[in-house]
Amino acid sequence: MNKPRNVAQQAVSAADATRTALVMAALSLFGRQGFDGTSTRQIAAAANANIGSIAYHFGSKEGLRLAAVDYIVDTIQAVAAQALGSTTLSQTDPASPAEAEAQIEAAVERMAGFMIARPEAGEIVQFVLRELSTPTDALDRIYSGVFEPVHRRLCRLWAASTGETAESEHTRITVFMMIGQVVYFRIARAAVVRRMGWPDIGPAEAAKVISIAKENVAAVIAARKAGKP
Amino acid sequence: MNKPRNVAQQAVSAADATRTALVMAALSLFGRQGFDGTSTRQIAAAANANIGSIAYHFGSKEGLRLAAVDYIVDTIQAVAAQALGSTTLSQTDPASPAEAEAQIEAAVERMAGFMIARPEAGEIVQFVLRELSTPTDALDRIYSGVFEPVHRRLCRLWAASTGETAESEHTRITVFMMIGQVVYFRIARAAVVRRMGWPDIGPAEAAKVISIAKENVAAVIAARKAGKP
DNA sequence: GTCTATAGTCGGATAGAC
DNA sequence: GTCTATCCGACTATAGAC
Repeated sequence: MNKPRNVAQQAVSAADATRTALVMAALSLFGRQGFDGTSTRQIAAAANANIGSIAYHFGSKEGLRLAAVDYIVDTIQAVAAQALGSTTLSQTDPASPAEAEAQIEAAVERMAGFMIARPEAGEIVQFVLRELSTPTDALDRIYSGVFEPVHRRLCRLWAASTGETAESEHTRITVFMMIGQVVYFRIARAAVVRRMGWPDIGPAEAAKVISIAKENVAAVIAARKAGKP
Repeated sequence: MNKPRNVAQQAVSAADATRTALVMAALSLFGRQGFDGTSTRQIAAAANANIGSIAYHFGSKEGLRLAAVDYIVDTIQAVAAQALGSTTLSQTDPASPAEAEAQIEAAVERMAGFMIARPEAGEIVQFVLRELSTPTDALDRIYSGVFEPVHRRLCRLWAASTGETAESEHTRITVFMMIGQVVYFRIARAAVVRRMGWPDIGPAEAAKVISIAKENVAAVIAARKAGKP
């Protein structure tokens, strides 16, 4: 009953177009209102499709949720691979500490740029947030497809940059914090814009945030280097 | 139709006991499943009350949500005031930069300790997260009652510690990042425990996180001082 | 104040026409 | 493949017994 799952590809037929439209609509609505808070009627209307098409293409509302997860994992993996400076999450270490630090800062810049400034990231982040707070099968795939490889890669870069051990608790916790300080601007966006007096967080505001995030990363790396001479 | 709103106080009658039980049950269930995902039947069952009592005490499910918001705002304000080392969000600046830095680190420690290790914080954070992603009236109150005063206070401490300007964009963004690096451990807890191999984030794990968070804060402050001699 | 019964609404899933 | 009609279950809110 299921069709090929790669919804990111071009729709090559009317059926695929409907499929894709349903997934995109579901992603947006689930992200904004949650799975329970979204009705299949709403999704069908947003996708300009009829209610029956959900059952036809995905079997059930749950099947549609899984299809949305596939799309998210694919998208984040593509962004993450680019943010980490390689198409695959390469395991080769950079040549020098300075180069490693530059790669970390570049990763922070690309990740933050995507997460903070891109509108489509909002839906994805909301979706992932919901999975983190009330995990389903989807979290397994997001974790092993995105969280784990990205974090592991950043830990290696951190180790190469500071001389610490890549898989030590200290390094792993620190890398989470480097991520957290950036992610917060997406999660708490509504509070940030009020406090900053910004109309929104667009490219200009994101650039300011990214610049300071890089300063902080550099400061922590410098301190760690000093502590481990 | 409404009764006194301070649900944190002792229940002095059977009616108040029911009221309080309903609010606590709602808080827990809304936090875990969201407002839409939680039925009044579920809440009544968890509170050992009957469905009609919700209508009686709060008028509607929406009224119960507002009562839960009141409770949350009260709780967070109490925690925040304590975390900042004063019962009111005092506006008096500390005597020396070193003292200011110590106060920031103490604030990070208390906020992280509450947010990461305390079980009841999970529900509250989830609730606030939902408000941030899809704001209702509650966000106004949470923002002006908690976010704004806490952030403003931390900015003043930051300024006293580094010599920067308290209300500069640079300071305000940096303070958000100091908060974000800690909050992330609550938000992404499900991913963190997997990656760290921890069974859960209890007091022992929280202590490790707090220790490193304080290191990072110190590192950034040191760098800012060096940049502004 | 507490509890029950019920009215009215909405959502997911299905069957079947086209 | 698309679309409609319909069933069944679950929900909120209300009225009224006690």
